[in-house]
Amino acid sequence: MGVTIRQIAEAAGVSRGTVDRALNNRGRIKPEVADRIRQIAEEMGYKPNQLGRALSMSKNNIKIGVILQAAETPFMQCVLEGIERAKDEVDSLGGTVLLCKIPHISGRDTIDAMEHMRSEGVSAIAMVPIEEEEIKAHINLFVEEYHIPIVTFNSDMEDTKRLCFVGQNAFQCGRAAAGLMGELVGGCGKVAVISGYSSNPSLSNRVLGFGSELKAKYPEIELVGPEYCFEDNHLAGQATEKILKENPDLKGIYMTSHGEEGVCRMLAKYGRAGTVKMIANDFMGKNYELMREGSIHFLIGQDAQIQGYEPVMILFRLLFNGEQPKGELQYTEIFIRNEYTIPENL
Amino acid sequence: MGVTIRQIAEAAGVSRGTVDRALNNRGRIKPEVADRIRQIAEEMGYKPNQLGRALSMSKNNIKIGVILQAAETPFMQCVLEGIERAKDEVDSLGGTVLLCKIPHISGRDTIDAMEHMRSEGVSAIAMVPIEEEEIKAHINLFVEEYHIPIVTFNSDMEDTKRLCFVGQNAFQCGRAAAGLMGELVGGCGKVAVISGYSSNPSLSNRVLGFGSELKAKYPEIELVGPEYCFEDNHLAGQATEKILKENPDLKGIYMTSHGEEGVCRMLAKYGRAGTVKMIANDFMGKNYELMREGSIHFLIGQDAQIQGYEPVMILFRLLFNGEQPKGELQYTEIFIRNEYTIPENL
DNA sequence: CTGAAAGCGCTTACAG
DNA sequence: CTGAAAGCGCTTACAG
Repeated sequence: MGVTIRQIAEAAGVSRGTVDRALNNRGRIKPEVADRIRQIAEEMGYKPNQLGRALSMSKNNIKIGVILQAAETPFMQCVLEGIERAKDEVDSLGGTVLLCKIPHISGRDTIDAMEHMRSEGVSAIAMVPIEEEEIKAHINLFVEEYHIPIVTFNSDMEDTKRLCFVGQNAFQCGRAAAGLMGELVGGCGKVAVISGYSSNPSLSNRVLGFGSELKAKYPEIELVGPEYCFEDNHLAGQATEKILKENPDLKGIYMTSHGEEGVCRMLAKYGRAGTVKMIANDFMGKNYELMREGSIHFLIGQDAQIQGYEPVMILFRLLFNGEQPKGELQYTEIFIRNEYTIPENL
Repeated sequence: MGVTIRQIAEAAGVSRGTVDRALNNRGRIKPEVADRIRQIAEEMGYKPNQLGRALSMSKNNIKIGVILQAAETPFMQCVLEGIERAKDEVDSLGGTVLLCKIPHISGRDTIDAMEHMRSEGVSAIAMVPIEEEEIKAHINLFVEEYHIPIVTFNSDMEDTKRLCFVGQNAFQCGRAAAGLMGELVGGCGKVAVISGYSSNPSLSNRVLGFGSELKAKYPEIELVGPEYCFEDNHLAGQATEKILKENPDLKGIYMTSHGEEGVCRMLAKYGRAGTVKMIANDFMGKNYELMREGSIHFLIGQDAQIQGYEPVMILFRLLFNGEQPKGELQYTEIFIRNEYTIPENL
């Protein structure tokens, strides 16, 4: 079972409170005594029991706020599952998670949510930021003035005082797609990129990573596009048709974003589904289905749940144990899946 | 914070002990009272606090045994890390993990370890089994006579009373490799398989999965081999040389097992490294290095840590909460990595 | 069948 | 600077 604080107290001939003060550097203790106790604890191989600690501290009630943007999208639903998992864990450890889902993307609502959470007395916030100066200023205000640490997830906000970021390295994601595409098409020919919004930094970084790596590693591949489809199947189909007409010898398409169905339908219409090699992002919607039927060759994605789970737990560990996050940029793993590695529960 | 057992007791006008008996079906309680309490708990939205529960139960000291085979191999070292992580978690929840590392593969030692664990009073065992009748009988003996549940990991032992298995679906792993290889070589030409031991069921299943899927999906690919290299670099090199001489037009090699370095060295010697497409297994040894330099195109593998972590936690959850495992076969996810998706901490 | 009490390992006011 | 005591939410003998 392990050494307890009581055993150390007995061995040192002091009270348990004194051992606690020594081991947790709470001050109000004679330094020599503290040293002696620490040494005894060390010798006895003391490891604090997290259970006792947590139960005792559950009086304090660590409260963590979470702000989610575009909460209705399928991707965010997966992120939400991760948040719920973290919430359960935090609950069972005596804390509380306060969740605020913003249905679309709104700077105004985001700031309102932050203020609401502050008035509710949260000790930390995990949030999806928005590229606006006002949000940026508000994050810094919270961190510096109110001492409420903030973790960003999904999108980062680099030049702020946020504690860390959890999400995908979009540029690297694009490079991984390039590595796959290069091999799929045998290192030469025409390859197109279809993206969602030119204004979205994550998507742009995927496009950039894809293009730059293709150029570096497969110089004989000719890049077509990017075309933008605004994550709409119909527009994605139109873009595909345009590309096919202008490039009848097209060998591959990389989609950074949604609209896959529209693309696949159009490829099928032209009798090119399966022969035009296709790589898409994220494990949701009909993507697995399209991969099973052979229209999509590879899917690249991340564990969306982790993106919800980790930010909350990073903050909880910080508040509960004083444990600092491992690094400022916590990139989620980039998964590559083909039709044989589709998880079974889907 | 949530409703406590004390609040329910007050609301119901009974003692906390009575509430406990009602909510946990411990008997020795008038059924009507129990029903009423359960209803009140339901209405108040009671969710038991795991912390209080765990701390209180830590008197009982749940003890879980783990038996590891071939503990010195790199793969098992990773599995071991997962076991250590589970051990820490179990420790901090008031339990104990008793670990026994068997350096090589020995049925005798395995049975000794099982008996040792029983004499130490473990309540459950996670183990790597060995294909021997005596082991099989012993597993059934433990489960049925001693009521010590057993989870197998790494290798399964299907026709026993073991609770469940955690590990890779080797056949599917081979199929995933076939899907990759088929695309890498453009769907035609000669592809070789080099395996480790013909006697190892996991490796054989990879070979089978690879071969059958290639045949089904890429009928124009001609399969060469399998050759066996006994996980030895020198022998793997020799096998490669033989294959290259007999098949100068070889387009790809799938390695089910170790010896990658030997293969890559031989390919380099013949000036074929990078052009002969290579797929290997497991994220260890020099594999990432070989992938970075372009000799290996894809690596297929699993989260070895999960293979150590999950079996222990499955048993802990069973003993602590009565939580049953989700299924009898818990296949670990099959990861595909290329040079762009190598985790950063390596 | 039910209650009162002690205990799990830790933290935290409160006295001194 | 130090100790004695109460408390976190739950379980578990022990009485009755």
